[in-house]
Amino acid sequence: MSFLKDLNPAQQDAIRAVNGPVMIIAGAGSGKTRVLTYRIAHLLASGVPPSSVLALTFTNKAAGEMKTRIQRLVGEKAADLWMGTFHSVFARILRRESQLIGYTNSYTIYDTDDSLAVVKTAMEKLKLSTQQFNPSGIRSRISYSKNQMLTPSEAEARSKTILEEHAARVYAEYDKTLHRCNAMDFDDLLLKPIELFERFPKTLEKYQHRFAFVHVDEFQDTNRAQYRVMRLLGDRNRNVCVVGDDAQSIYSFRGAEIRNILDFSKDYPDCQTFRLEQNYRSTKSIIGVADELIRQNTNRLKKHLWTDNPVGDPVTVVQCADDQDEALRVVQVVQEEVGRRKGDLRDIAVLYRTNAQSRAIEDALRRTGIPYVIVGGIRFYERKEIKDVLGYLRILVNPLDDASLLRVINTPARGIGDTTVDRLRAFATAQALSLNDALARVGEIVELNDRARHHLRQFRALLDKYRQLRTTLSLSEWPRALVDELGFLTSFKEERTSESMARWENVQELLSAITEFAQQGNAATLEAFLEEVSLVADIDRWEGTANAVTLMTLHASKGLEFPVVCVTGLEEGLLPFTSAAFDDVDVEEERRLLYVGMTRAEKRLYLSYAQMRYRFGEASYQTPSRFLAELGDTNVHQVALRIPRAAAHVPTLRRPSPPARKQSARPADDHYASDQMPDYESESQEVLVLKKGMMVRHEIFGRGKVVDLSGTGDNRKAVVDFDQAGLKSLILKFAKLQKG
DNA sequence: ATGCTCACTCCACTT
DNA sequence: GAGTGAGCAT
Repeated sequence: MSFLKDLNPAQQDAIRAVNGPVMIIAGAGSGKTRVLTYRIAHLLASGVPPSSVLALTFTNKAAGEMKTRIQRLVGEKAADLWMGTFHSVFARILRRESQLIGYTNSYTIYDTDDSLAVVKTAMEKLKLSTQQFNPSGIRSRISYSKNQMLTPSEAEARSKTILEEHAARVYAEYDKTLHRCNAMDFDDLLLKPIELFERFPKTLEKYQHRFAFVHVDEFQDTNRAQYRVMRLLGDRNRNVCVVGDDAQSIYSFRGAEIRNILDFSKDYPDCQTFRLEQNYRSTKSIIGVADELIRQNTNRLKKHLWTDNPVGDPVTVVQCADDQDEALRVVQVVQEEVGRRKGDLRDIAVLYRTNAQSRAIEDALRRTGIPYVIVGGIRFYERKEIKDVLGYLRILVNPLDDASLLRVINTPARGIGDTTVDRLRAFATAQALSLNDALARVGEIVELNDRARHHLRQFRALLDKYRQLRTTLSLSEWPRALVDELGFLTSFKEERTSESMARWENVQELLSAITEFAQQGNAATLEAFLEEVSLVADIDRWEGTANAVTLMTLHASKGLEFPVVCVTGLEEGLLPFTSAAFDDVDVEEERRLLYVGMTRAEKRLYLSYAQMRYRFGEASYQTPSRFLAELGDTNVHQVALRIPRAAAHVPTLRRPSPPARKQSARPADDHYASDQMPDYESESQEVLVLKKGMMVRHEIFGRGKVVDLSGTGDNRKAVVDFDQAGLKSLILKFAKLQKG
């Protein structure tokens, strides 16, 4: 076949093995996507109908790109391939089959926020204090149980602590509520297909027959439920092909288990295994240093990544005084790349462990006028104004969706307050009605006063009106009419703040997105639109075409590549992240995460760490990451601190008492530069009792008057009106104020 | 019923 | 340092 010539022998072998179970262990940059696309193209070229090929990818974007590439190889018929994330493919299947397991095909998909609201209601019902038990902690425990495919009673039986026991009880209540609301959470999109297939063998057979060839990309990041549903689908034809790299497994917090890789060869003993070890992406330096790092992991499959690419520039490790200094160094790298090396802004990615770290970098880029795009953070469809509009669309489509009804019942404010809502809910519960049905019987709720009853009737009339209008207006007209009637746009416009204008634009963008979606033809229903928006990740919306620097988390960078990569914040507590720092298993995952980030780089790789950074709005002194010591010396270039700025930056600060975690207990860490930290005075701390109106003296700002005091302990702050410097907010722990 | 201030908590990563 | 829930004034 003609396209085989583009591939190396190992890749060709992986493509030719069409029948039977196949596992491809593909190192970073080894042409994994290429193999998968060519393999599917090969299948189609040899006469397999596209509709019998299923490919489950990690992001919708990856699916879209792969489809485009296959189209280029074999033409239009590739459009009929089933490709997408586990979640979106199974949401689509459920859209057709959900009646069998007690949901209508208009079921709603609840995101994390929605499900948190359900958890809180369930806790209220069970009389569990949300003060005592953190609802989002309970929520993640429920999600964990679901990922382990445990029912509420199984979870309860296994619970070891009071907290787990309560979580299991909430789980039971939570599941009942979701079912009553005709709603599924993200985990259900994997669990319900399993239930469907196990309870209805005929349906399972139908899909097994249909999907003669099953592919799973990023297999190292699948969880047990995904593995189970993959096996259900694949067990008839056994043409299951999984592609993954254990060294890039970074989603265990979402239930992913590397165990799946091991189990695959156990469950399919006849499986053929292929290894792709030649890297085509990066320089020898980058591969060498990344390999040094990942070799520190004990829990890994044997694999040797190598490359024919040139050695290239050494990996640069940059020491920074603080997060702002680090941001400036990033700016400097960007300027060098664009100036001296004639690079493009779109060639550069800045990666970090937590979204909060983007702030300092964004500020520095904005100040220097460098365009950037940021992936992640608050997603478009999670913005309040968007969720409000979507809330209306959802309750209109799925009348059982109590959570959406509660979201919009008084948005915009229409005189239906908490008390009224509570009475409505109590009535609905007593009569075993959905809130939507309870609304039709407000006359029977005796506790309501006339005004509240009137407002509820008006709200119901509004819903009725739009349910009616839906039959006459088109998919793009109808939401527009609704948004107009609600007055969202005019109210945002009248506010005239930059924030409200942004909201106005967002709502407009949502309406445009619906219009665009509507043009896809008759499969474009509102249900399908709502499903799509529930399942798009921010990375799916990122195009990579704008001429701008890209900022994103290390997690979001998986599967991408850039000529120049800066990984920032290589500090203990940040990378590895705090909770992971003392658990070996977790540290190995953090190490893989850094490995993923490093192997995104094609030409140049910068790693930076700061000695001090603001966390929680407070200065925090950082120790360099243990990973820096694991990189070896070959092909690593250390750039030391720019002393003058650092020294000017911090002299009035006193080194705070060491944090409770025992970072210094690990002497190996100290070998980087903690002795280069500026010297802080360690004079004894005399407590000056401040009162409003008191005159004080500050080393730099001079004389001033205390105008406000807030906070306690280390957080104690004072607002001081200085004679020269004006108003300043000071953290007393650091500001050495004297009586003035 | 609503809108404000204030104190408190949280800060991973994501479908 | 930001988002949220509680408590209070309008």
